[in-house]
Amino acid sequence: MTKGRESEDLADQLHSAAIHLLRQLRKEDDASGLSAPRLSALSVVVFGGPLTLGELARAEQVRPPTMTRIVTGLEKDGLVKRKGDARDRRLTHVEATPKGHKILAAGRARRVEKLASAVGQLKRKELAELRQGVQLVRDVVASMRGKPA
Amino acid sequence: MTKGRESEDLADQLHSAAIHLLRQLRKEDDASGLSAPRLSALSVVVFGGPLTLGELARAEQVRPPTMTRIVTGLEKDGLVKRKGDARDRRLTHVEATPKGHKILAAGRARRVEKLASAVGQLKRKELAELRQGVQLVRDVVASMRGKPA
DNA sequence: ATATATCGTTAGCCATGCTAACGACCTCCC
DNA sequence: GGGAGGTCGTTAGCATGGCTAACGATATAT
Repeated sequence: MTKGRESEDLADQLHSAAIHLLRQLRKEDDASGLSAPRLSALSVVVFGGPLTLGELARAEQVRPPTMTRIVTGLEKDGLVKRKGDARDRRLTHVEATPKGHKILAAGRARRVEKLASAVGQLKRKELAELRQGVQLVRDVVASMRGKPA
Repeated sequence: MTKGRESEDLADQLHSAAIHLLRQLRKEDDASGLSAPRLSALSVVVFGGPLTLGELARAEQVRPPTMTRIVTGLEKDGLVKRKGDARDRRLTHVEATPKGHKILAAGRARRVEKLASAVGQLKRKELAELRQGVQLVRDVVASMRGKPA
């Protein structure tokens, strides 16, 4: 098999595997009671610290009006809080509440637990091989980023 | 490092790698002019052959009314066709048109081209390791499917 | 023949994505 | 000081996609 042909084949399988993996894991996220966009935004706020609404929109690759609504929803659920900026009063900072931290931690626990329990069934040798594979995927993704289509 | 701890760690990295991989690839799909749900449904129809609307809904993990609308959209674009069933007239079969096949093939080409070119930069040895890793991911996903949360 | 089950559609709800337009605010420059 | 123009977040309005409930047509079982 030529290297090019092999790469195509592998690319296809990698793509498919990623889709199916995330499809399974998304089911866990449903248990949080939060939609995917809200969960993702909350995650950024929790791990990235307080951000302005615009920064959050860029991080989530979404337009400001969309983020306004997502944040409004999260705020209504008591998971984040808006805070004004004293120096530049156009800005709105978004920070997670304790409840937001808790919800996110629980969701991550569910997700990782399910995946980790499946991963944990592998033999030690396979675990090492998988780790190597994941590292390669990360390299591949990094090499794709920022490139023209 | 204990095996359990290692599994959790690896699960987290695998999850993250999958998310970032798909985020990059989705940009290619935008070029098809089709939304993600339509593209995905079309893919199932093209590769899975003619299906009834209900089968398609189940394959896409979506309710029938949702699939009705997706198929209606695809049909309006001339990518699929509805066909009645002579024996059971409640059924609606959905099949891809030649145009549907073409569009999908072009999209897959764009996506695979980008991913394959990144994958193709790996050394032969790494390619084999990645292939092994992908297989392990498939096993892991398979072992998760159908399990309680 | 009648009751029951299945299939796809319609109607109507909510969330999420967008662009356009706006008010409030900051900054720069005269 | 006072505009002119830029930036930030919001509002308004549109399209798509997810759902449940309800329905008509058809098939199947009793």
